[in-house]
Amino acid sequence: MSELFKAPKGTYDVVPPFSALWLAVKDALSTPPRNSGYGYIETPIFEDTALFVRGVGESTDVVSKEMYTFEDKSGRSLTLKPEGTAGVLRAMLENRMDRGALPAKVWYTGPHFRYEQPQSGRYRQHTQVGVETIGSSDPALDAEVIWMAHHAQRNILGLKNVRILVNSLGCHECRPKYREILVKFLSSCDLDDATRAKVVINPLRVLDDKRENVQNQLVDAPLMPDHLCEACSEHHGQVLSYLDDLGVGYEQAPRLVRGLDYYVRTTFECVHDGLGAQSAIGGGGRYDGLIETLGGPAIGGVGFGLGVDRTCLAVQAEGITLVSEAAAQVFIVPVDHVSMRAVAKLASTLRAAEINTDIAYDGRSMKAAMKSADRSGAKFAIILGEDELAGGTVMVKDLVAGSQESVPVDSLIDNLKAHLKT
RNA sequence: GUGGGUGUAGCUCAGCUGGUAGAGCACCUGGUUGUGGUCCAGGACGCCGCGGGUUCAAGUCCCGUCACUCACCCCA
Repeated sequence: MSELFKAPKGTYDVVPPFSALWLAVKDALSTPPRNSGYGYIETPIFEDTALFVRGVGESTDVVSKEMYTFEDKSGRSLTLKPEGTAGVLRAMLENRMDRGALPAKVWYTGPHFRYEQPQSGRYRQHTQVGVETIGSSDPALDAEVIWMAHHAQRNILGLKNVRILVNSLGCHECRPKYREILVKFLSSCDLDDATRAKVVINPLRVLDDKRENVQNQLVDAPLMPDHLCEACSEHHGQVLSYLDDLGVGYEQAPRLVRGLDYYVRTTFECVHDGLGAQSAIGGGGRYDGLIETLGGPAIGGVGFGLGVDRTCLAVQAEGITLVSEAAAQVFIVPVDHVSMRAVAKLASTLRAAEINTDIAYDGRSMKAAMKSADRSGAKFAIILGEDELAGGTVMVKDLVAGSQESVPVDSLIDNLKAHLKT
């Protein structure tokens, strides 16, 4: 016997019963966009490497050290998508969605890939539900995006320990000026080499360093919200008041910075307090300017990415059980091997009638088959043997009550549907 | 990429100071005629992560390696 294969490092399989939670979470996270005028979009799992280099930004860790890049047989450089926005915007532009009714709003779900050191809640392949919108700089849209995340997590999934952190990163006008002030401040701090390098590449990111000795030095650091230009300040204020109107509880987080370079103005992150270090279960923001960078018109956009994997962990951490359908509603038990053929046929009939039906296989004893029926979670067992075949009936047993009755095959579907409704 | 922890049956774990493996749960089969959930009795399942070393002898000690895990970093 040869050795078993394992899933590649940092990846895992979504298998029952966990997969039921997985599907429920994906469904919950995509419900608000589906109810808010967002169309579904699906883009390739890989793109030209240059798209991410230009879109996400060369200075980001994501691009500089975490991409799965490879050459195909013709020598093209391709990359497994490390994040969702660049690919979706590329598709929206390529399909001329920027020329139609604006804003154009889409939602998507799928896997993303980053070469990282695996950790709880951090994988090399992870799945997101995301939205992207292009063609509006209305602060109401920023708020709508944040509300959707909030509503899915808080109200649909019932998560309690989620906080929404909001910040404004300024624009191409005011951020460079602030950046200079910040660099000046940081250069007076005592930092290690890696952090010094970060000061040069992206000083803003030093602000959300978690280490205590770093944070202690940053107590008096200048913060972006205090240096916003008038337009940004106005925009930010409006976003916050929309959020108030929508009943979205949020915390202002002046040190919140995200690792993707394209964010401008509104930035937010949804953090869950029961997950350890990898606590961000979602995040997003505005990316005015990115569309131009990708060759499109000078229009703005906002979006989010919500982590399916981490949201599942959050749901589990809070001990929430999402209602999920039992694997089977009805389980058919053959009394002997002769009746197995009738069982298989009856199962197909019930399944075609949208009744979730399972059966016992391998000619096992009736006792074993009943045990399987019990474990399947089905409400009813149908017993089918010689007597029933002769009489054109089946025995329907209520597995909860323990009672059973003989039902004519002709009225079986109606009978089951009536009982399953309650 | 940098540090710490762990690695024994499908799962959760026990195995003291070295003497060639155990429990609970789960699984399968029975407890005579066509009936589950409880109970009882049996059964199957382990190259003790992998490789090397020390030793008469290693799951148990040492080294390496891989995987998992936690934290930094990064982010979903």
